[in-house]
Amino acid sequence: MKGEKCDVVDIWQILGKRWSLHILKNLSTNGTVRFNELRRLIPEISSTVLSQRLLELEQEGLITKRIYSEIPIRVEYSLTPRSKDLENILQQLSNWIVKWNAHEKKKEPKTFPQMSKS
Amino acid sequence: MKGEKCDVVDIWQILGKRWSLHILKNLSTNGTVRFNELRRLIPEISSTVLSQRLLELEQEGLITKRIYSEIPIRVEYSLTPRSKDLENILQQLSNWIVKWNAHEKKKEPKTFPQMSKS
DNA sequence: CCGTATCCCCTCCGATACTG
DNA sequence: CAGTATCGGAGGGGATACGG
Repeated sequence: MKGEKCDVVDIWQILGKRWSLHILKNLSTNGTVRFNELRRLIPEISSTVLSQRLLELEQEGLITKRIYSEIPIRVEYSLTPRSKDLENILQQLSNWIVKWNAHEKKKEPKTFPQMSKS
Repeated sequence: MKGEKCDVVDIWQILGKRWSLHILKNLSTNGTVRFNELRRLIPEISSTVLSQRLLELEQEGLITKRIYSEIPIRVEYSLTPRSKDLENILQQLSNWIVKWNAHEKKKEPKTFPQMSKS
């Protein structure tokens, strides 16, 4: 709870980018997934960005890329032990949000403009 | 672990922005902090951005803003119960990073350019 | 099938200057 | 002291088109 430099910030900025969480979530749910399969699971993402996110996540050691040199080529992505460990934390974050959303809703309606997305 | 709409994504995009975490961390450490005090604690942030982040965090119910109409005016920010609850999760995230950093370091040196910041 | 190359928009962020 | 107004640059993200 003190220094730890700022590695948290680094990973945070990657995970904070659009679609990162969606990707992890889908890999979590579906196990091993191919590139275009991911595109179908996340219809709004473009191949450009999907490719970027996958590269970043791979470089952070959060996903594994396996290439099968068949014809046509097949590429599969999956979570690493590291990111499976992360899943717990994300789950807690999710719980935290649900918990405090309920709170808020009761206390004050609050005028959030268009915070909802997707 | 399924739908929950995408509230996680919403808060994620806010927390993923630059300085958000620094601000929460400083409020966590120092309790109640004034605007310019925060600027001193986070020397690289501009007042423009600090102001933005504070507003976003307040709207998300993560910080409390208290205004004292003195002369000169005094404004104090502090964490809410909600964000104190969040602290735990952030701490776990921090632990997770440390844990797996150590792992990586042993297995493969890996050429991370300049991952350290701040 | 699995991406990269380009282009373009748009938001974020920082610097500076200015008000109550 | 605690911000807002404005502007400019940098980088993220999407659409399209193309290549291995």
